[in-house]
Amino acid sequence: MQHLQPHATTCCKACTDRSMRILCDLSGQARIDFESLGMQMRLPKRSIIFQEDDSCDAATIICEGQVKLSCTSREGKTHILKIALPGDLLGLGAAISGTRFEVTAETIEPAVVKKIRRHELLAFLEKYGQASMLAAKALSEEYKSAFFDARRLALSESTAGRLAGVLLEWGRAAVGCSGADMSFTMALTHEELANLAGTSRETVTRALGKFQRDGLIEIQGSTFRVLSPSGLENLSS
Amino acid sequence: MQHLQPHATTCCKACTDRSMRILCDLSGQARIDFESLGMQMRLPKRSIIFQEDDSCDAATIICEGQVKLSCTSREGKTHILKIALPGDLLGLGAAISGTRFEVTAETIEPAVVKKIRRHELLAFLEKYGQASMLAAKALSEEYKSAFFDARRLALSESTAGRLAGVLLEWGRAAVGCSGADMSFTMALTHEELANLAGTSRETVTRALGKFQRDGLIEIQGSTFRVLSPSGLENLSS
DNA sequence: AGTTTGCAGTGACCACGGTCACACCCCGGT
DNA sequence: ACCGGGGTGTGACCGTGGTCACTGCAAACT
Repeated sequence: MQHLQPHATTCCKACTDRSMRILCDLSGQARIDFESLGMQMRLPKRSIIFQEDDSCDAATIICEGQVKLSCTSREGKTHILKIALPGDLLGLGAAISGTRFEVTAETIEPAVVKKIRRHELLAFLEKYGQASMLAAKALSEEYKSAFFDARRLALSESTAGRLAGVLLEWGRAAVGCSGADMSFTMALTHEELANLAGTSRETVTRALGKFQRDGLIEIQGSTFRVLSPSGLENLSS
Repeated sequence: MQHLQPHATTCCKACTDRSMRILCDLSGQARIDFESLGMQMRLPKRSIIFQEDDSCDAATIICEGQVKLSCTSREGKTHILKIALPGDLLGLGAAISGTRFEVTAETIEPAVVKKIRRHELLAFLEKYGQASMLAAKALSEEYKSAFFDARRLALSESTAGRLAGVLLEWGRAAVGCSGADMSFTMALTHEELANLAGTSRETVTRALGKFQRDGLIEIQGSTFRVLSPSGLENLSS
């Protein structure tokens, strides 16, 4: 839960309600209207918000808790794209272009989300031009995150390198929001980390072991701390 | 050049000027205004439209020719995300969110493009709410293409599978626009195909050889034809 | 208590594919 | 005609990392 904010924005710390990151630039009536949209709900761990290939009837904002975005191949192999955090807006692309979801969203801790029905969202965007621009910005963030995902998979030499990249990213995110030390609590199993880094469970175990032995990271229970960012950086190449 | 249209839209064939795919839904004055934007230019093969980490001063529409979108790691390894085709709008995300380009765009054949300065584009989007929505749609396409890229890299068993996925995609694109046979002209070298599929040049050569021997594809000079879509499909898993 | 279930750690094995080393071919230049 | 260079085809080698098969370990249930 204190694992935080990947792409920090200026408003991040200031906003008491983190569900409104996208809104920080909305003004006046638009903001008021937006807040009246949608309905908030509280979800237990492991609940599916939406699924790959479902048709999109609503976008959802994460208010609290982490959400795993993944997709699955016919053979049952699954790939985790990213862990979405409070403030992220899921399914925006599908809602806007009226297509099906490409990914499955599942909570990995108890979470609070706000669902906004597609037609309400569209009507809102229709009404406020500035909001459309913000939506476009949000989409371009979504794009970048997919892009960096692909880039990490494609451009790192070793599998350990990809893992290092993921840890580094999270360490940096932690700095952006909480204390100055790059530590965060890991809500994923080794298996899930493997799916995220495109490798196998065993390799993750071994790599994490090696990272510790090499003094790159420190693990105590489920809290990770990055000791040598530059070391990880080198590996992730 | 007759290699065509990846995500076909209804307007694709009807538009005489393919540079306006994004505009097909624009109406009246907005459309007229848009056409007056930007400036068209003709580029030789191998010219760089923009580069990774350049700050974005303009988005560009491809009117003719294929454009390679790639990114490079510190070690000099390069990954090709996709081959952009006439009708694609490049750098939209960077233009809207005011960030740097994540990729390098380079023509692989003589091309005609239209550059639209960033502030003109923003002013236009500001003025026409509907256009912002279309921009958002275009961005969501961009997102999907990055997503499928990552998905292909992550979820296919073999390297041959990834290559099969790429060929299949292009074969399907060809059907969408030209004749009913899945044939297209390959403008990439094996080396480039390797960078696209995340493998090595030699492996591409061998895989293509095997695909032919297995009757999955047919290669004559630089024209490829997909004979067994289902066969490729199985491999790409 | 005991049992079950899910996650983490570790060794052994071996295949896929990256790398290096060639030979060949086509085309363009001088 | 000669060369040179870029692209392609192919063999041999061997390291990374996926897979399998276990063993611990801790929390959850009965």
